[in-house]
Amino acid sequence: MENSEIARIFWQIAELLELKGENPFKIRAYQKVARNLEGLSQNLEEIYKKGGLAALEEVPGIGEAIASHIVELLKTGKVKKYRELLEEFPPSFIELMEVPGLGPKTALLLKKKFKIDSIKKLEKATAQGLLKNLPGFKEKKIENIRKGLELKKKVAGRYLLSEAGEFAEALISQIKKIKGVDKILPCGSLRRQKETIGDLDILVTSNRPQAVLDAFVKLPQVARILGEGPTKSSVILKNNLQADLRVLDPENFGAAAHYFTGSKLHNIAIRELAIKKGLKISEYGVFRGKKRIGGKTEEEVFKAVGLPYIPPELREGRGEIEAARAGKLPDLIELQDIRGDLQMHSKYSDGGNSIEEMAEAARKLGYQYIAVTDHTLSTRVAGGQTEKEFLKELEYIDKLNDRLKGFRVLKGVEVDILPDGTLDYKDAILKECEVVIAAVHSNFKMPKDKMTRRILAALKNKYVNLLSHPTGRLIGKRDPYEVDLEKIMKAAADTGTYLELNAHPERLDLNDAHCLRAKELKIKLSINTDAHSAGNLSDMKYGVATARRGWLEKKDVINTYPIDKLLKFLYAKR
DNA sequence: GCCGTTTTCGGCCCGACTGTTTTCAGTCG
Repeated sequence: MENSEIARIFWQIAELLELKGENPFKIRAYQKVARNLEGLSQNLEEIYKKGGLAALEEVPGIGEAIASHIVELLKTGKVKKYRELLEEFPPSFIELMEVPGLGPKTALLLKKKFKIDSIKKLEKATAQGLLKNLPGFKEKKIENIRKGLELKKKVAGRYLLSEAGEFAEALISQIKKIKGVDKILPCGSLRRQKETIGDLDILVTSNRPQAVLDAFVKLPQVARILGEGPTKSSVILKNNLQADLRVLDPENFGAAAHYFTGSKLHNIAIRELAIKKGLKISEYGVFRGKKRIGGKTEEEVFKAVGLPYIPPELREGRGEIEAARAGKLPDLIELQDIRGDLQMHSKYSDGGNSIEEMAEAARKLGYQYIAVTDHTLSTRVAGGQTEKEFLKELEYIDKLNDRLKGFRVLKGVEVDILPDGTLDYKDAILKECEVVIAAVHSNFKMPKDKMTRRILAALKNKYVNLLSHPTGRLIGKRDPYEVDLEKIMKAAADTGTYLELNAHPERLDLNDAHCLRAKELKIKLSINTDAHSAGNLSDMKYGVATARRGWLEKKDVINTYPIDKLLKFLYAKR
């Protein structure tokens, strides 16, 4: 069972407990563990298999009660406590709380007075004007519920990091033009570079906050104003993305940036540390009693609680605070560390540019090498070549390299792993390549053990030095295929095969938690764009962002190595 | 329900905005 499935159950338990009016700290305990699980690098089921109950209780946020729920779930597929809660409140009722602005108190009231236990019934009741009979319900409140219902239908979940980044850039360029704007910084999950973004959180410092906020809500991109105050406004943009603008005094920049960047889990942990030191941290600074003792920079905030600066990508409450305290923060990889790109396609298969054009574009990015890795026969829809056609491509690359000075095009291939685990090209062909990337491109819906065996077989081939997009997911479009990734990773470690972090913004595969696990298992990765045109080579930044979220350092990523060292690593398996 | 560089019991981050209220509850991040 995946951690995310277990996390979802705990999220739901938390919501149900909220409806019951349970102790808020108990509710938070469930929320906290759910969040923790989403970022956990190891699979809980594995942890339990290996170390039993005791090992489960080692996981942060898991105590006696939650551990027993997990064991029950793993053994029987059910959790009694969860089922009992669900009997009281059906799933359709929980959905009510997904309506923006509608929380547990309101939901409960609606159920009590009008037996409303689904969004459909709520829509009907609003249309019939029933709600005005409720105590504390006047025109505006009813109007807000109506708008919330509309909004829920419209807002289609989360945007890809790449999309949200572009929206943010456009919005920021507008905000910059507003008079009185001092500093401006996109915060929230965008600054933490999460793979998907739910809303834009933008921080501005200014001495004239009201003027800035007034101008902000009048920007042409704004479709609707959700809330307006003297320090903060929330709007829905025309692209249906929510944007929150917070405007604070310039001297609060650091504290505000820290607060607004999150994550929530990280912020809570930092603020708890502050309390232990007799301090208080908020977006307005660091305080000892009423005296403000810092907050102009983020460094000051961390320093106040005795920590070095923690990069935003690490602020997920995944042990970064403990690591910081122990002086063991990773020295995160940076985009400039990348020296080449080991997966891309040319006109020889389904790419849009010639090999020479790809090389030229890569050189402009400051790279020293690329590997061209066109498709093999089975992916005929993607221009996959026969072995004979492929050998001609290799000949061409040799000739091209004679011409290129100070740059190297590596001979590569993205070879299909067929359903039975064999590869699409013979070893005699693979042997001619410097980079052999194995990948699954078909029969995604195999049973887990079969898919695992299929990939394991490919890893055993001594010419395969890289496994591409190991889970096959497309964010928001296709779930990862069923595979025992832990086994795959261990086999990668044993056989000396490297794993890919595919930098395509829709893939980001391996993901951040997988990267962390790979690092624990001492497996090296390669961050590749899988570019199908020269322009796609710039997707590398999304791969590096994910690697940073996965705590990876320069030395963990083979395409940061100079060419000689890289080749040694690539040939180590043969 | 979790957790411990004060604690195995008594804590648990901090503040903004809205709507309906005359001081606050609900929701959100």
